[in-house]
Amino acid sequence: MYGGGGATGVTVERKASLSLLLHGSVSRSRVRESEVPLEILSFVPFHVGMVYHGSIPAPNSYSDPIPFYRSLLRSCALGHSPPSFGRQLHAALLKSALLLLPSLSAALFHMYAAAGPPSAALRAFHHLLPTSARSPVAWTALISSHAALPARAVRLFRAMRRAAIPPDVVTLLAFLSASARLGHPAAAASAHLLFLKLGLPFSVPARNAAIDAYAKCGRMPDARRLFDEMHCPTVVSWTVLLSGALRREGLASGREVFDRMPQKNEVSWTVMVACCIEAGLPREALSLLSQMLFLDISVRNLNHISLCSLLSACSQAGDLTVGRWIHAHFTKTGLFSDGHLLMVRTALVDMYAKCGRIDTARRLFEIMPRRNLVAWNAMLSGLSMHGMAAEVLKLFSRMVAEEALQPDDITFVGVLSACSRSGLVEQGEKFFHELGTVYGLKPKVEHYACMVDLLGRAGRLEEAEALVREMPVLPNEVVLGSLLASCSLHGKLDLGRRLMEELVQMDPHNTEYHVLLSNMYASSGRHFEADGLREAMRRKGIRKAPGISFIEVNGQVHQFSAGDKSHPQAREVHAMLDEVVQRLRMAGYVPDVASQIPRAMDNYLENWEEREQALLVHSEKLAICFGLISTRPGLPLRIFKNLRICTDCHAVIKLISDIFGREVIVRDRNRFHCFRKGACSCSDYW
DNA sequence: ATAGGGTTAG
Repeated sequence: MYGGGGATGVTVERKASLSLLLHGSVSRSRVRESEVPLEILSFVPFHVGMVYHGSIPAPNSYSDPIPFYRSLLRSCALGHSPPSFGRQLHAALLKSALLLLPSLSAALFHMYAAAGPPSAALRAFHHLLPTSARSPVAWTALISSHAALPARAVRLFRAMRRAAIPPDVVTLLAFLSASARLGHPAAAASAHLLFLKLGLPFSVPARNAAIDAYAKCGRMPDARRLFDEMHCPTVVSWTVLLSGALRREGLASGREVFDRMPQKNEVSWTVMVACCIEAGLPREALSLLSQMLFLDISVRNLNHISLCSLLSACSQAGDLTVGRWIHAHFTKTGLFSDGHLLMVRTALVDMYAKCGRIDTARRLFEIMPRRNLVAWNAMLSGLSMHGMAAEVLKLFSRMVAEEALQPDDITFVGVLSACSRSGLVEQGEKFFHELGTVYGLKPKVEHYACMVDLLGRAGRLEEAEALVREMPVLPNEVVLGSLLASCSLHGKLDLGRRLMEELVQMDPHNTEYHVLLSNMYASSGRHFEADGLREAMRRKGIRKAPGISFIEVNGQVHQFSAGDKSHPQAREVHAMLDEVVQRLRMAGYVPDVASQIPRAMDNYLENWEEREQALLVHSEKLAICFGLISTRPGLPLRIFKNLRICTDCHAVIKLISDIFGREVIVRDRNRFHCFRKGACSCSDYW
């Protein structure tokens, strides 16, 4: 905890030094920085949590220690050395009393401002710099270090004004950037006006920052006006405008700016990529990648942010081939700082997990020299998606007990969803309880969603519903939708109908709720009601989203939709499907028609055989048949489906995995299913 | 100096 004694010198914590030896990092404090008010942070003694490691290079008798330490601190500030090394330098400087030199204490402060967390920059500002040394440059560095906490950055700027320290152009840029992140229209305008008030030149970077601030605050007309006044807008001006147009006016408008840009750099391309990811269009993002490489940008120009965005697109699209290609490129370029390496490695862990290579993800995670909370969360969520609840629980306790890391709400989403997916009801309830009592977090709607899912799936629907009604936050669509899915699983028609009414009000055009309830009616033999729902869907003009399955063979992604005959090898695929169905029937398989296709769905599906046929040509079955004819026997098949896998396909793939001796890994909308020897990793619980 | 950012429940 903060604020332990006021002793001087270096405290050596055994646990922390062990962690440092193992992973090169010092255990973090249990107090979340965002919860500590500014006033308190400034009184925290500086040496707390610091470790003297003994591996600091010492200046020899020929070198002057001042430039020696200054250059080391600079290398930390630039991110060439890990933050732990910076803290060790601090300890060494304390020990040798060199910190009494103003030039070194200033250099140390700038190291923390550039490379440390904002709280460290703030503490360094208060403890290392006497009031006389708090120059405009120091204040600016402090404000800039709070980029991730814009509200505090703005408060610090006001404090600087109160202290009568004159801001310069760079200070105003930092203030503009904080106002932009804050998103307050008035803040953007006042930052803009300060240039005039203080008589500072409104240079091109300043104008770019102002355009950005207006765009981020939703004042696109002001942003466009500032842009149009420019004689020769730079790539940054264009990119700022592009990002604003995308965010505020959508992909329709952003594309236009993008096409009008006279030149583009890797940042402009990445803005487009990031927008596609946000819009859930990962394939468009990857197509942008190939255009970018074809047109003007070399892969060598891609930095950590571009790589992370592209890897995220691979995760979303399930594209292992491109993901691996990016990985290969990343290993060949050695120009990343320690913190940037950590980010890309985390994105790689996420990519491998979401592309079905959970073992690779795990190996990568284990050899990471340093891991932050995001890395742990990525690994936990990945394992959870694969239904590996036992691993999730082991990893969680390792994270909390050995690493002394404070989990956050995303960690708990991972842990609780793992319990829910594996039916670990008591464990889940325990974690949900500890979330508040042990870890001091407030349960959010996401956590309630996990708990409702956990109870509902386990058939404890009354408790699940009670939880929904008594939760302090308003239940959202996810919560109610999950409860509806549980009703469908356990045939609770009455509750299902009530939930459906609420859900349709929240989202009148959603198809899944209609389909879920209609299928519930159908499987309980109430075809009249099922048909009525389908009719209602038709009336509202909403259709079930078509199921699409992707399979990767030899680095090529092949796509199938239900009944698809457009694939070049469609004939062979359908011939294989006939053979598969024949062999499955011999093993006792009966298509589960009743639950799947309500009678009135399509009038032409009049007889049973046709309805059966519609079920047998589901996209995932076609993709698997293609996999069977185009890969060597015994090799695993990896399928990616945009919707949830249906009951019949699930049963079929189990049989295929046994009869054809193939491992089949399916990523559906919710999770992974790994089929082996007639069983699925989800234990039929999904 | 200004632009782009990895982890999130059905």
